[in-house]
Amino acid sequence: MADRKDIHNSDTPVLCQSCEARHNGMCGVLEPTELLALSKITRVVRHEAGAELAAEAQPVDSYANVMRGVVKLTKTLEDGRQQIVGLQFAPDFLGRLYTKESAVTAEAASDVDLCRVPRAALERLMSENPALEHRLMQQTLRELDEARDWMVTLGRKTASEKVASFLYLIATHLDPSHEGEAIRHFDLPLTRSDIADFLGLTLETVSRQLSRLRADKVIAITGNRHVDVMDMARLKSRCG
Amino acid sequence: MADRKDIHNSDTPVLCQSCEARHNGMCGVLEPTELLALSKITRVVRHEAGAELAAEAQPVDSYANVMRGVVKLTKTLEDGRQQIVGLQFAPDFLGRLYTKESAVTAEAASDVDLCRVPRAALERLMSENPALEHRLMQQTLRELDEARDWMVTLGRKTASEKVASFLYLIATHLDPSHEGEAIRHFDLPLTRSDIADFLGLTLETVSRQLSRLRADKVIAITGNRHVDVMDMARLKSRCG
DNA sequence: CGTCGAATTGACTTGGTTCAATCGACGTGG
DNA sequence: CCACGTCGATTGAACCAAGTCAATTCGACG
Repeated sequence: MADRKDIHNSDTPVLCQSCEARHNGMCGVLEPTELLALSKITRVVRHEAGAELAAEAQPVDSYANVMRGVVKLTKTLEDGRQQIVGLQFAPDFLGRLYTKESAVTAEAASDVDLCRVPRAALERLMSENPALEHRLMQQTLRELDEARDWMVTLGRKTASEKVASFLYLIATHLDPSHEGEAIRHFDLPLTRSDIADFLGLTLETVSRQLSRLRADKVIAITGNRHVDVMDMARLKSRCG
Repeated sequence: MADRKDIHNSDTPVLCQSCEARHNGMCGVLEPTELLALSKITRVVRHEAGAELAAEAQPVDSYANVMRGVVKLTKTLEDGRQQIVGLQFAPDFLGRLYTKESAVTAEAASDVDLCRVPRAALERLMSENPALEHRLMQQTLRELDEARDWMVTLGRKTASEKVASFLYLIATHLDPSHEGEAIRHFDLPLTRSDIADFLGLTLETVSRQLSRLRADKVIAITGNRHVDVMDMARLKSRCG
């Protein structure tokens, strides 16, 4: 992890000092006094992989920031067909502002640490502090951009382009610090079945395409989950 | 069009008095004095079907409100494959806030009237008036919800479910006033090829599925563009 | 070493694409 | 007023990418 200038101001709550969201997430816009007030009502919660954090059409009484791990947002048709409609990484904000009912199911894809904020408290803070709403607006717009990018993948790419696009997305999101390097490696935060739900494919097709990428020496796979991308440029060229 | 209470305040600019956006769009949150100031720098522009309003990766120097017609937002892969990633109806706001470059191409799907606002002017107004940003936040969140709904359609529905979902979407968006009625009729704002780009299908498949819906008496089609939905409930049941 | 869930691989089927022919509405010019 | 060209839509037939069903294999863990 790269060095980062931090004032380690005595006003900054201990819990927040090492937090991703403190720097790049929504808390970055808060004044020390606001941060202190906020930190008194937040709670860091650990969830293990598979835990359901919010259910479709169910009320949610808190928002959260992802501090560690990956959260998947899914939607399900009556007959059980499922689609992942978003992935949230640290330090993303989690929750649908201004609506009690979640339109999606949120589930921990890996072990996850969340920093939870009561719904009413955040909304009050937001109404007092336009900069906070502005920051969340920025994230919402980014999520909309990402959703639209993904619609192209879902609607117009072939299975092999979809799998390549997924690997490329994970490689660039999981560890942004190695930006520009040709070789990357990471552990997949999703099972084959989850990847299939993300890509609108079956798990068999995902598996076959991963095998093909491995046979073509674009990636190496060790122990099911660990992926080495041999050449990011070559991976990108397969994204369609 | 249903009756609507309006104060017809003399402070309300003439141009705005009959405008959709004045009531349900972003202008609804403005004070009469702000609206007056804004109306001095807006320009109503008419575009005919097919006109390109903004291009992918090209700078845009104004935002706009859709006053009449339908605008399609598209993304294109290098090899020409295209996907529609959003449709904007009156009184939607048009434009990507805070980023000069549009990430999508905006094109008039039908003849369109836009109310254009210079970029800098709107951003200044927004920074002075948090209620305005709040309102645009609401629309952005709604668009994100819609994009995620559509991801399920693109990723997990069959061709016939996709076409039914599209007709259902258009029927409910084009004329919200007939909400709850079993029979609806409207003119499709898109060609078969556009519909295919929206659904991630080919135009032939769209045509075949429309023919099937007609054969099954779910819809009637007259003159290529006009559609009568015989029973909204039956249409909905085919949406998967 | 055995068990269990996840992943891979193979054989077969199929929904949707591709390529191609035809239709129909509309506008233009002879 | 009708013949012709254009453009969008429809329909048919052949093909193929991805899905389905089923059998192993792999890897983690007790």
